[in-house]
Amino acid sequence: MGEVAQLADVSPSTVSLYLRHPDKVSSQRAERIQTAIDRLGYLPNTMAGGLASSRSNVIGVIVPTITNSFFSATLETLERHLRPAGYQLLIGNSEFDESREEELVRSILSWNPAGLVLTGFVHSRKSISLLTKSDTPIVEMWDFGQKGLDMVVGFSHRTCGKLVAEHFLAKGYRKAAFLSTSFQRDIRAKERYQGFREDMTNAGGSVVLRELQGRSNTAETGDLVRELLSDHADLEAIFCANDIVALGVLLECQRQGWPIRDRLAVAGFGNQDFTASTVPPMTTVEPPSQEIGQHIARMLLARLGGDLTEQETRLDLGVRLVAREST
Amino acid sequence: MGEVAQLADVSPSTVSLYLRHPDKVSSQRAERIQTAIDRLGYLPNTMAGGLASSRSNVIGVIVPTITNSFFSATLETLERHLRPAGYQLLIGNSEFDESREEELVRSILSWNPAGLVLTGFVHSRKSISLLTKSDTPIVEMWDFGQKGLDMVVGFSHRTCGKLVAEHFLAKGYRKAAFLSTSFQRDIRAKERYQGFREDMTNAGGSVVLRELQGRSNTAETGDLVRELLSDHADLEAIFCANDIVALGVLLECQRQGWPIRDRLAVAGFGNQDFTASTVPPMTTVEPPSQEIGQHIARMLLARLGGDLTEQETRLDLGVRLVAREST
DNA sequence: CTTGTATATCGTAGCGCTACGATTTTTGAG
DNA sequence: CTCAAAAATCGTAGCGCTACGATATACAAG
Repeated sequence: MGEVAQLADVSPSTVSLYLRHPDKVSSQRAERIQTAIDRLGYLPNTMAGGLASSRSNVIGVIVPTITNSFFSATLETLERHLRPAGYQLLIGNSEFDESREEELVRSILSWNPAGLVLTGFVHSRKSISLLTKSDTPIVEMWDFGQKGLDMVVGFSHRTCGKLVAEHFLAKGYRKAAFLSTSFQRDIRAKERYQGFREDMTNAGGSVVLRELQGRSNTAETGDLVRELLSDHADLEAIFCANDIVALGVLLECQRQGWPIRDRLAVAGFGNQDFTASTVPPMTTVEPPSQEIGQHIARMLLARLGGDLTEQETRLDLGVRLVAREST
Repeated sequence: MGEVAQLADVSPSTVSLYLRHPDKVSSQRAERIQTAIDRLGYLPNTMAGGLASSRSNVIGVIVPTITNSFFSATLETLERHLRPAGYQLLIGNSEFDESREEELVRSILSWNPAGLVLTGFVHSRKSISLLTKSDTPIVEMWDFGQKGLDMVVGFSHRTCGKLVAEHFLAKGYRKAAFLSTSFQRDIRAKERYQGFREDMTNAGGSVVLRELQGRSNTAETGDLVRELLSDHADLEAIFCANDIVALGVLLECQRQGWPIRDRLAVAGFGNQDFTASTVPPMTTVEPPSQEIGQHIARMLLARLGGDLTEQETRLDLGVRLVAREST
C-alpha cells in the first residue's frame, strides 16, 4: 500500500480511505490511486485489514458434507448472495461427527467471523459454550422446531413426514415402510420418520423401518427392498429418506417386474431433477434448499448491517409435496 | 493472549511459543498455559497470526460449481487431507464464468494464501498475470495435456473420449451421438467430445452432437433423444457428458419401449453410485475425483514443506472405463 | 564451586492495514 | 477579498500476534 501511495503521490491513509470509502476522496486523486493500483497489481491484504478493523468479512458455514445436493445448493445460494456484499464463505465439513464439528467451530471462530451458519440443532456441549461466549451471529439451518442458539432457518422434518403420511393415507396406503440412510448420519431423516410413523400409526396404519449402512447406495437399497417385501408381503408403500434411495427402489421394482403403485408405491425426498423423468415420474418432497440460503443471507446481512427493523430470527420455510405417478 | 499469559503467570511470548511449538516450553508451564487457555476459552486470532508470520494457512480452491458431484468429491477429499495439516480451504464458485473467476482469484489472493487450486486451464489474461505475479503455488486440476501455470493434476478428457470411442467400436457401434450439457458451461465435456469424435470418424463412424441448454436435465434430455432418433433413425449409441444425462436417455428409452443396446447403446461419465443399479446397469467412465483431491493435497503439502525431493508437478491420473450392460 | 553449554523464557519490533483526530485545502457567503 | 464551515488529506497509534535476539535458568563436567 505504501508503494501505491508513493506512486500516486498521496499518503497511505488516503489510499486506505479510497479503498474503504471511494467517495470520500477527490476524483482527481481517486483516479491517480486507481492507476497506481492497476500498474502495481496491488491487492490489499485482507488479514491486515481484518486485524486493524477488528471485524472480518468471513462467514463460516458448517455442513455435514458438501457431497449432497441439498447442502451444496444452499451453499451455492448463500455464496451467491453473500459474496456481492463482500463476504467470504469459510466452509467446513463436519462429516456427521459432533467432535469434528467442534473442531470446526473452534477453527472458524478463530477467524473472528462476521457470522456462523451451522446445520441442525445438535452440537457438543463445548461447541455451544464457545458459540454463546462469542458474540458472533449464529444461524442454525435445515431444521426447525427447537429453540436454537440464535437464528434458525429451515423447516420441520416431522411435519414433512406427516405430510407424506397424509398423502399415503389419502391414496389408501396403510402398510408402509420408511427406507433411510443411516440415522446416525442423518438425524433429520429420523425426524421425518418419526412424523411419518406417528401419523400413519395414528390412522391405523403401520410403518416398518429399514436403514442403509451408510450413505445412499442404490445397490444396497435393492437388497433391502427385496428383503422388505419378502418379510412383509403386504407392504403397500415406501417413503425413502431421499430421491436416490427412492430411485433405487424404483429400479429394483423394475428389475423384479413389480408394477409401481399397483404392487408398491414409492415416495422420495429432495425433488432432484431426475425425479420428474423416472418411469413412472416419482412422487417426492421438495425441501427449500435454495430459499434457506437466500433467507440466511438476508437475515445475516440485516443483522450485520445493524438493521433493527429486522427482528425475525426464526423462519420455517416448509416443504412442498410433489405428487407424481409413483404413489 | 495477554490474559492467558497473566493467568498462567508467564509472558505472552511464552504463550505464543507454546501455541506454535509446544515442545519448546517446559512441561510445568505448558500445563499452566493450557489450563489458562481452557479456563478462558481462549481462541488465537488467526488473522493476527497470519499477519505477524506473513504466511497463512489458507488454501483457495476455485471450482465452477460445488453442486456437482465431481467437484464436491474432490473438494471433500482435499479438505480431509489438508485440514489435519492445519490448512483451511477457501472455496469459490466461478459459475463457469471467466470474469467471476478473476474476481475470485483477486479475492483469494488478497488472503495471501499458501496455495491456490483452479479448475481447468482456461483463465482470463488478467487472472494469469495476477497468478504469475504472486508466488503462490498454483494447481490446475481436472484436466491434463496443457502446460499449465505451475502444477497440474487431472486427466485428459480427449483420451477419455477416445477410450469410449474404442469401446463403442469394439462393440460394433459406428453411428454415434454425443449428448452434452452446454459446452460453454463445461469445456471439458467438449474435449471429451473431440477425442470421441476424432476416433469414431477415423474408424469410419460418425458422431452427431447435441447440447442441452444449461445444466443436466433429464426432461430436456428426453426431448433431445427423441429428436435425435427421429433425425437419425440409424443411430446406434450415445455417449453422454455425464451420468445424469445418460440416465435421462435410459429413462426415455424405457418410456418409448426402445430396448437398450438392441435399439440404442448408452454410456455415461462419472460412475456415480446409481449407474450400477439402472436397468440395465450403465456403462460409464470413472473419473478420479477423489484421487485428484488426494494428490493435490500431497503435492501442495510437499511444496509447502519445502520438500525438494518432490519434483513432480504434472500428474495424469487417467480414467477407467466401467463397461456394463448398456453398451 | 566454577564455568560452559544447552534450554527455557522474555522484550521488542513490526506484519499491513484502519480509525480517528489533527491539519490542510476548498468552497461560498458576505 | 475575507473568513468560517465543509471537505479532503494526512499522521499516528494501535489491531493481536510472531520472530528473533537478549536474558535468565538449568545442568553437567571439571
